[in-house]
Amino acid sequence: MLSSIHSRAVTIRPRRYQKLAVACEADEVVYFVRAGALALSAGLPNGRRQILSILYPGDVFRSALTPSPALTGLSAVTASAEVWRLRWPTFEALAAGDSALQQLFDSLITDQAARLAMHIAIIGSLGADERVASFLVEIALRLGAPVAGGIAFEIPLTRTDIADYLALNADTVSRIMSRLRAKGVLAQSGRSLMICRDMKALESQSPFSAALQQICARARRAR
Amino acid sequence: MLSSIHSRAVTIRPRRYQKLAVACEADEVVYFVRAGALALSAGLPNGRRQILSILYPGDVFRSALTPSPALTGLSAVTASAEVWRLRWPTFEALAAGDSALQQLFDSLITDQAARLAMHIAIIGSLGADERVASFLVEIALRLGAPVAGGIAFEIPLTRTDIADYLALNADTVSRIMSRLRAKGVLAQSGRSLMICRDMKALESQSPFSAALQQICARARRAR
DNA sequence: CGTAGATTTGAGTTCTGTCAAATTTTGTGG
DNA sequence: CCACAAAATTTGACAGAACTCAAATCTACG
Repeated sequence: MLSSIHSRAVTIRPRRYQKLAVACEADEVVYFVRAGALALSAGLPNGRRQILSILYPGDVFRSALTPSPALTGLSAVTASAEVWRLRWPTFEALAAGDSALQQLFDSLITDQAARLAMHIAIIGSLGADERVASFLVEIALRLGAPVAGGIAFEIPLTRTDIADYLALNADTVSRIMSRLRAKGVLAQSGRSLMICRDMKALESQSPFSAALQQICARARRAR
Repeated sequence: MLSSIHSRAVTIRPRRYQKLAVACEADEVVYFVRAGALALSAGLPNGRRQILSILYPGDVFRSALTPSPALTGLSAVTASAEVWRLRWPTFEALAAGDSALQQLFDSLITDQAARLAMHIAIIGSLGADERVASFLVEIALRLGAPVAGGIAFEIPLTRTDIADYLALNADTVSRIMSRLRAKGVLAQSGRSLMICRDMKALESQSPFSAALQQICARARRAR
């Protein structure tokens, strides 16, 4: 199924912060994330930025589901990434003849809407420590791999990006992660490689860890 | 087109805070809001609540596009409301034979995703005054009617609901609205009826007023 | 007309943002 | 492989915005 998409798609390898077009000659477009991570972000006149959602490998992006391009932009947040791009009509034609693809796409889009809703709940109702914990739980679920002393994962965002995602400030994010390190919950090697030594403790700090697990499990089932 | 929906739908008139089922015997459901307003909200273990989105007359709600029912709930926020409910399979069959309906539904769902994204941007990147201003601009656009001294609209939410929507605190919302009243931007009669005497001033306080207008215009065109 | 509930307002506190400086990482060129 | 420069992160001190709590006031509704 993926190979049929690949054969009709344009493969793009954007570098960090490179923008991806959300339209192609008036046609809506669809992106399939293969490696790295993308962020859909809203820019403000005053220079502030809010990341609306982060797309990991396996996720899709459909440009119709965002506010005007004047407000929002899609870009890579990892040093490098790989995405496949199709025009919407091309994808639609492909999906029309492939009900499994259709179903996969629906379920991916649905999951994404659920994650958007989750994101609002996290930003709106949690304090800074809880937000960071929720973010780490999500990353661990999406990108984590069990290793000797816990679960290892690479955070594909800079502290500033994490802050923009969580509606916090980079300094605050750094402070909270230092605290987690001091408590022995997190171990860090280099800037982005983390090992969570105590997943239970991390989860207990996120009021939404159960919901995050549920969303993630549903997504895994679909793939 | 609406009458064909109406004839297949169950009409419900929920009272304030009455919950609406997001599933009907394992079937997904679709709601069409006809009067009043609904809120999709997430509840937290600690009793806090976050309203994810507000649905006004003309909006639709599809239960697949939310996280687990354990986390979120749909309920009326006005004293009374009217909604039409259909099971997803029923609606799907109806839409299959009516491309205009299909198109309308798509565009309503799309608008809603855009509004969710907008909501994240508002909550995440704006200060309290800007959030309230944005909310009032949105309400004025959706529900406002021009009258002698400005634009009149009825706020269909309590202060607490507004606070839960904007990720603020009811006291703070009240304080900000008092300030707007003192500045002569807003006039109030009773608890919920407002007249905005200076729309320009209000818009200038919301960095997203242009984007809100765009979303609203697009929605109006679709209807 | 009275009451229950919602809103308003003030005072004090807490959390997070801001700014600046020190430190660590990363990436590049020799 | 090492040194160096640029960039990201960390940390501390301080300021300010928004929250909490409590009391007063107002509305809606029976």
